Amino acid sequence: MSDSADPIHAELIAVVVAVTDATPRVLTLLDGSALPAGPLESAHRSLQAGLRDRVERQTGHPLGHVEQLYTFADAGRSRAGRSISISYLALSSETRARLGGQVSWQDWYRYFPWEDRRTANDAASRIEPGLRSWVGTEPTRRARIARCFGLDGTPWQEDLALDRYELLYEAGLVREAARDGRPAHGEFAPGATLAADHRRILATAISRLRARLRARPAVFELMPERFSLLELQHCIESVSGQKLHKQNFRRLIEGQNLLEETGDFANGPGRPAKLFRFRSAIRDERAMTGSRPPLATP
Amino acid sequence: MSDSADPIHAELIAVVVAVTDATPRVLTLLDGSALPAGPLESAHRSLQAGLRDRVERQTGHPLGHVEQLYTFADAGRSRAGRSISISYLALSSETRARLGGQVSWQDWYRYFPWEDRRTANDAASRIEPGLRSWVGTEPTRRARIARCFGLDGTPWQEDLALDRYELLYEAGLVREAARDGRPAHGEFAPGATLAADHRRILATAISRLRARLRARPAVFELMPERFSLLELQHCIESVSGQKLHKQNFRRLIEGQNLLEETGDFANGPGRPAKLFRFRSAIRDERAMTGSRPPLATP
DNA sequence: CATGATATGCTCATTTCGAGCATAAGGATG
DNA sequence: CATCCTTATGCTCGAAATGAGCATATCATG
Repeated sequence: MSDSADPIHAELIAVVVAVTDATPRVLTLLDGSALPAGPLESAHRSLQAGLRDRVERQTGHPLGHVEQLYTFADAGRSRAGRSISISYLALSSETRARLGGQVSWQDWYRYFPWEDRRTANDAASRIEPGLRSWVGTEPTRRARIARCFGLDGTPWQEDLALDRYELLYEAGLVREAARDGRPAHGEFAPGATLAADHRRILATAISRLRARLRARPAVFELMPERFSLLELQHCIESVSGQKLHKQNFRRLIEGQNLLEETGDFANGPGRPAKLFRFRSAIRDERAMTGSRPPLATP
Repeated sequence: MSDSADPIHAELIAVVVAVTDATPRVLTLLDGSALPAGPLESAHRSLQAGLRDRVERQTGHPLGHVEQLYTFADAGRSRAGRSISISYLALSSETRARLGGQVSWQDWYRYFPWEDRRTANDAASRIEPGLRSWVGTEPTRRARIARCFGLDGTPWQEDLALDRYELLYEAGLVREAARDGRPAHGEFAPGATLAADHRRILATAISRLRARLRARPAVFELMPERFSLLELQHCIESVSGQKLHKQNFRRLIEGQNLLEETGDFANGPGRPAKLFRFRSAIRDERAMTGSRPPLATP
């Protein structure tokens, strides 16, 4: 409509995810303390193109499927005017290239220990005292905690990862909150931090991915070309942070008609497993979504 | 990370939705041909604050709940460098203020006639020939159409509004496609257009809202303080574009424990209906989400 | 007071979901 | 080769959720 906007800077931030050894990993810089990020340059054809270029130059890792997460502005942090950050989620099937110096893949549960509920885990119990102290007598806080952490009969919902992080932030139970000047309420929650608000962005990515998995376990971007059902199950379990019932998972997959047999089998200990691939129609389907055609340039 | 980004402009675009008379309406400018939009200015504390300010000045309508939709860049349309558009969805309970000159509320189905399936409607059948012509012999196109429009046994999914619009765009069946230089494949689909890509943004808003409704019919932002179950049902039907079974809807609502009785009744023709309100815990819950706390400004 | 309209309660068949039992088929080991 | 361990795969069964419809309650109105 109008063209009189004040000039600003735009920054692109990427959450690049891959699953290996039943562990979801995220691509990081500086030995696991920041996400790949960089400014949008005028040479870039589109936001996505800019992101791809940036990440590849910074990490040497080429991106596959990319989708947008969230855009936020910091309120004039630098004297040069405000800057806008646009965050993206990229799914990638494995480490395809040699990584540079301080570039590395990090288990994402390193930053969110309480999100991994595949095995018994004391992260949740270590958070509880702090939460209790923050609740005080506020009933609305109590209800919110119950929803986020699955207490008082509420079931645990894996896709509330972002809500949980934001609650911990508000409660002053993560280091970022203290850094931003919020009062603390006890011992910090376990888990490593990331630069700026990158940990929040990672939480957004986890939530998004988990919500998508809940609807449809079509994460072929994270899987190799051919795989057994158990491998697919382990991948999904690792992302959603929860164990699944093997037979029911199988039934679910069959019902969705996502896969087709390759005819080959995987050998290992035990009976050989049929190898599957995603049906091509499913791959095409997603290829459309997520990458919106840019506006024409008249 | 870096501060060396090229300067750009940022534009904020709002989809403001309200439901009155069982019709979802969207706030427009220029007699229904554009969405409220305006540049982000340095005076604005945050993106949301900027949006609120903009929309209120442009339309006189104050915004309630606001959430982000999508961010996109046009590839250097204006000589002054590129600009980024950040779109938002705002839910509002009714027209609370006098609107300015060409500002008006428009039935959103005016722009998407094929999305309203509450009553028999020839919009879908008028689109079909064009789609058929575009399909040609491509099997992947056929599958995509089936998914989007619920053909070949696939059920209609109301929250695919954006996918349907994008498909029509690619098929050259909406005027925006022709404007952008894409080849046509027959008669245009019925429905009014909007400026630039505002119609795509509106489709994004519809999809988002419908997806949310599917999970949880908690749209108190769209409802008056007190309402009957049938009124709530009509609101949800109008947004999702589909009729619901009255008794089952009632059962669903009870199961969710979203509402509480006010003790009052609505009189009209027929047996008086209990009036409900949303439980305050539910309102609080959403108040948290959607508006992320801004980064601290050190 | 009959009628039309809406509200609300209840039933019933179908489907989906969660959990577990049972069998199949490989390798390793004696 | 027989046994055992391991993983794959098929099937069952009850609980819960869903879709569709019948029946009754309670108002306004002619």
